Amino acid sequence: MSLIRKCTSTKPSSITVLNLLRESRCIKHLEQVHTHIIQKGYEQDHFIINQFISLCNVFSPDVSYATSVFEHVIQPNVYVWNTLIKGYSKKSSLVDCFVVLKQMRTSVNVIPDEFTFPSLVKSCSNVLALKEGEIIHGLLVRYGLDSDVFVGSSLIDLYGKCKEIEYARRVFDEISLKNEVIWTAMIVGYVYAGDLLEARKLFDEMPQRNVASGNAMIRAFVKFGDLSGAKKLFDSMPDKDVVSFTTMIDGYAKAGDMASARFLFDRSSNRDIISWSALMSGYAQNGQPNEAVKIFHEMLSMNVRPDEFIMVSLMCACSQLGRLDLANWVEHYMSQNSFDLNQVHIAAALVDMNAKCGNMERAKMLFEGMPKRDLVSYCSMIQGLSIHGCGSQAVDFFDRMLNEGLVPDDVSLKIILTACSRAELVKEGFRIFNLMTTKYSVKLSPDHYACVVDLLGRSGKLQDAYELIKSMPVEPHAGAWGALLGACKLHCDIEVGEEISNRLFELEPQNTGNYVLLSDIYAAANRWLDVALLRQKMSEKGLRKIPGCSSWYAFAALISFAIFNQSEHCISKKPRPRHPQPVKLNANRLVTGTLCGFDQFMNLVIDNTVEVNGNDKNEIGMVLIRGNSMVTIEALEPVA
DNA sequence: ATAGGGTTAG
Repeated sequence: MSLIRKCTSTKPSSITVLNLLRESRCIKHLEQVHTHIIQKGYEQDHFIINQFISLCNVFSPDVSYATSVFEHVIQPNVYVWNTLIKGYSKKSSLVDCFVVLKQMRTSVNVIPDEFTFPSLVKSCSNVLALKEGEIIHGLLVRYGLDSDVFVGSSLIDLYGKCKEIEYARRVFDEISLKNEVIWTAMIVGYVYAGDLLEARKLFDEMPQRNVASGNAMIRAFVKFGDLSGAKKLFDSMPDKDVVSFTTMIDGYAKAGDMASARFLFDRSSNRDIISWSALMSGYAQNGQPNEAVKIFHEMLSMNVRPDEFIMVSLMCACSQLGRLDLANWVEHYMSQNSFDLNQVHIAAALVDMNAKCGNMERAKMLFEGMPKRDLVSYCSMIQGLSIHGCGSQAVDFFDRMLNEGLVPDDVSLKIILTACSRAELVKEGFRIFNLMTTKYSVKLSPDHYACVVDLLGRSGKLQDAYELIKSMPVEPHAGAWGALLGACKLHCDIEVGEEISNRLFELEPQNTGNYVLLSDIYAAANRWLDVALLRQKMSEKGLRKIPGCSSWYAFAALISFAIFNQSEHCISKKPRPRHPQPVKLNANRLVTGTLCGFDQFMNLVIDNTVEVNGNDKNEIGMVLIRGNSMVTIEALEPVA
């Protein structure tokens, strides 16, 4: 820490101060050098002050320190001004930047030069401030600086990001001596404008390419879904850097091709945090949460420090796994490693993770503590409440969301309809459905209709559901019919059930689940002949009933729950009576409705009062894991 | 004499 003592063996001079500055690695060091500068009277030395402010821009979180030092300079030269402005561009608001620029322009003996503006234009482009950018462009023309390559590339970038491709092109054409950066910025501009052809044309016309231009073009191919074009270019590039690899990995991940993403990741010689992040988010977003967690551990074992992107991906994976133990560990890890839990993305992911892993109390607390609640966080809460059987609370949150002025989208509608249907809140479901179609004009998809069919079906309004499905303005998919068939099973309606089954057998002939549902309906009505006929039909088509194919941890949870309670019964071993009894309780709804406690629930299962079928086990398992953190699943091997 | 700037990745 004691920087001064280390370097003061030589005679104090400006060289010494510069050496001290060169050795500085943090604010603390700068403060020490600062006292030195004051003591030795270098406060008016432009060269030294410029270096000093430059380092403030690196180490200081805001512009306050740089500004206070700057204000002691009586006649700052253009270098010092430029460096100060760079700091403001990086760490302050656009308004403040303009204030400083104005001060610079009105001070005597200083004229802004080509170094003054690029960083300012960049901070405009960061926030898509087109108007402010145009003001600066005007100044650039007035000062005669608009044909400078540095100025030009920043302007092209700004106009490109703001989708003003014509302006960008005009700047591009005006620059007589174009370098690779100018070309690359223009290519990226066309990509923003959605014009892959023009981007490609420019790339082919470029007299000289470098890694960045190649990377930009890979990115363009990826963005327009041309993975093979991207790979071809990638393979042809003579110099590939981390960005090249990462862009390609990210491209594969976004296209859902995790095998190729992983292959490239393993082959890439130098990886950085973004390569890891691309891979992890790929696994998390393509429904492979276990792989994402594995990657995280691999990363830690290689001493790579995770950043907030990595943590968000990890939380996303955790949400899918519903593992409260992991969720708690992640939260603890983040607070131990001084992550800012109030950062929007982290806060949103935390709410989602806690909600989906069963800690609704924590989720609520985090949710209320958020500085701003957006659609996504509301959806996390609503979905969490829905999963845990708090349907009416979910509806309350939805209404609160609307009252806050947030405009619901198709995803939020799907979530709230599912919540209503689970909790049999038919009236509420329809109120929201109608509101969405009239007031908010949400675009309805077959999924939404499937939700409403499910809503009607579960509450016993089979005919209404049937009518709706027949009058849908969009083509109903198998999910909608399936929901209705499920409702037929629930309410033992043979007539409608048969009709729908036949439709489903045509729509998805390979789905044995539909046969099983119809078979269950016949069985419940003691129509064993029909059951037999159906079985025959299945085997004729070469279909076999696949017994409960839940994921292993659902089973593991059930078993470990039994072990935990020192119960000798293990429901997976307990035979259910072959002879059908009237359906008493539906396990899935019992659990999602949390009509009883877990102990009670297990007793009901063991007494066979509750029917547990293959699909239910999965959800029951999840709920058990969430409901009782003492049930650990890691101790168990996967159940085949 | 010196010093300050732009493009590509999650």
